[in-house]
Amino acid sequence: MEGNSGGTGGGGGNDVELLCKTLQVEHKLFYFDLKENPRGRYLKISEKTSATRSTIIVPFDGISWFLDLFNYYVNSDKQDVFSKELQLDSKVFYFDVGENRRGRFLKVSEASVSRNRSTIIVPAGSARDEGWAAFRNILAEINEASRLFILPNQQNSEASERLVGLSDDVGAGFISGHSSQPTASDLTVDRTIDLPPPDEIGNLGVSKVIRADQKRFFFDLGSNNRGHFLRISEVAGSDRSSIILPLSGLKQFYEMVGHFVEITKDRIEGMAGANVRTVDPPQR
DNA sequence: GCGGCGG
Repeated sequence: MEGNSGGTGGGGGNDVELLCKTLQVEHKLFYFDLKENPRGRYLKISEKTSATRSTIIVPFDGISWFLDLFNYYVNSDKQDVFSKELQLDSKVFYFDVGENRRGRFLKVSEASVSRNRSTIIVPAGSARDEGWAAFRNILAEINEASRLFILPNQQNSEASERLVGLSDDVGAGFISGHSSQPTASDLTVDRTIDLPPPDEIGNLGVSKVIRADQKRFFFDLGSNNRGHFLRISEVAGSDRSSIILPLSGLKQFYEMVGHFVEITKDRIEGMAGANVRTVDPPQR
């Protein structure tokens, strides 16, 4: 969404969008785009006002840290919030609370060696920091939804079993803020927020199963550093073998299957629905 | 229909 400047190198214009969300806080629009390219995944967060746009790029593993930090700013009393720094890969993100006659705000700025520093400013909102809370909720949704995508080193799992607790054990750490008061342990406490129902989940069609004769075939939507794919696994007993179908080839695959359905129609219709049926994906 | 930031 929100059309990328178009094709110029390094702008991420060709990156695959996994998930997009928008949030309006007061008169600002925030765009959250979970994206992927051959180097990995990242969350692009853009702040757009009528005249300006600025963007920060959060590495995938940093999303849960952002979630923790926003929880910290939402849940702390205003007199005891401190600035925070978050180091991720080669970037440092600075979190600072400010206040002016428009109200309180959280300034999140990204400093990296290569690019200029870029900053987004999130209004706290009028009451109960609801601007920050809404921002936090979006981060939580993205953090949840991103579990639906299979990661590269999850070779032989049924997606819905293993996709829990992925991004909690990131290798990043906090640097204590300017005032160096609270540390990471403060921030990992408040996990018990009431989240809005993650609406995407379950609608993405990941992890479907069909049964044919004695065999089961699992269809799992996945993703690795090469891009998106559909994994079709044949499971019989404890054996599994899979084919990995890049999404770019899915239409051809579909048409090819359709071709064979067409030329074998007589025989298929002869046993229509008898022992080929779709079933619901395994729970949890 | 706001406005912060940093240069």
